[in-house]
Amino acid sequence: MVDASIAILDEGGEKGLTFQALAKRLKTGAGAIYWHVENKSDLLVAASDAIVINVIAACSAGGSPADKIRALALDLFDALDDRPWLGSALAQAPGSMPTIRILEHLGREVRAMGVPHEDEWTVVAALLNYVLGVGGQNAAHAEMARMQHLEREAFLGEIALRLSALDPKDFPFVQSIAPKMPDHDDRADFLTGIDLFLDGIARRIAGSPMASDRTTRTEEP
Amino acid sequence: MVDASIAILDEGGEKGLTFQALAKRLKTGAGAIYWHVENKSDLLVAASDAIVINVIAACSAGGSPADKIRALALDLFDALDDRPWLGSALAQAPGSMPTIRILEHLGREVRAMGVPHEDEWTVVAALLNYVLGVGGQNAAHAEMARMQHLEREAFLGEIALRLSALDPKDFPFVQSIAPKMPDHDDRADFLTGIDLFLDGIARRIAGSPMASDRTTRTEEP
DNA sequence: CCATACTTGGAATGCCGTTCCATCCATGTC
DNA sequence: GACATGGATGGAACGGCATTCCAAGTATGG
Repeated sequence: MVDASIAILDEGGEKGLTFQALAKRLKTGAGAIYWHVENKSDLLVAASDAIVINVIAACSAGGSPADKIRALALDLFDALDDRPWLGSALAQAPGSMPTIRILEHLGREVRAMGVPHEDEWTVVAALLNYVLGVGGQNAAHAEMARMQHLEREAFLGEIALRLSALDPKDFPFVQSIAPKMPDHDDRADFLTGIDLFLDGIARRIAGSPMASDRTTRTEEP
Repeated sequence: MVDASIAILDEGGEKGLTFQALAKRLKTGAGAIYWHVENKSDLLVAASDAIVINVIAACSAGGSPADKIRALALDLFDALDDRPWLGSALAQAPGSMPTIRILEHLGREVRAMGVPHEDEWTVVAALLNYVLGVGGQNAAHAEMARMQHLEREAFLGEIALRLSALDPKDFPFVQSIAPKMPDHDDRADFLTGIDLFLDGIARRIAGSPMASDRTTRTEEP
């Protein structure tokens, strides 16, 4: 059943998975599915988990902790890129098993990097948020491109066009980078983001401890 | 009309905004709304844009570029924390005006930091992804808490409980940080993530250029 | 052979985004 | 001051969806 869901999601995107479609593929009724899953959300989580388990299991092993983080992040990126629905599923079900699995594996390596115990959570949470954020954005891009029946390149071209049309008075930066948009490499950009994080972490470990003396406003707005 | 949408979203969350609810509040018919907006997505974008414009306008000014990035990020965090629907709206409409505005203002400061032109896009994209990722996660948490009629603290407590129940064999890291979950500070964690980024950027500017000689697989999977 | 518990299939329900169209109203024209 | 015109309105109707409900089927153990 999870396999069937994944197949439907791969073929029709996240909008393609309906209980009726799944019922038809399984040659059963929509109601029967509710005997095995509680929710549609449950279904998504189960499908996501199946994928995430595979990604983590297949994750190439060796190297330093930082290398392992990079490897896991890239494998995740590739999975999210292959299956845009995964990104939105993970983004919408925080605290579910797939997310926990990722958290665990990132956490182990962060710990192995020698981050002080009191900072582990913050560092791992930041990494996880970044990974999920990119995944979500990727998913949204893919979904939007699908709705307009555009390939990735044409879609980025359209965005670049829209950006160029903005008033240079108000949007100097955006306009200046618009031309670079159509042929940038999402995967490389993603990796650079990870590297920035890892560098930041390394700097903290080498230098002063992480608890920033920077004033952090704590009033509840 | 945008104001009415925002009011409904604030009261009832993202699920609360329906065309019928909006029509009732505006004492009109559902169809009339379609004269002014193309889509429900359009409506969300318009509402998001109104908020984002205010956040950016009210953003406290002074300080170094890095300080300005921190200030904008924190103001955004507070806005996203106040209005969980904003996070999911921004996450689902990439390339729309609110996102572009954020991109622009982050970009200006990144440029002011002295990041080489060829690396600007990557750095800004990473920052944006992080901010949106956190926003999306926050939104998902809030939505999930709302559905279970739980306050934030009780909700985190439940999650901590679930994490503690995991097999320590398989999830040593997650289990070890579970007790810290209920009383961590999302806002401080978010800021630390931003700081990690900024440190990573500073390190690159000070040291070697950003284009990493690290091998980046580029095959399309 | 039957009783019980598990499982199934599909009809019915209620909600939602979206479309459609008859109607209204303000504005500019003669 | 009547009138045509086009922007705006309100609400009914449609199609699709998740979810619920229940009558019917099926296997299992006595």
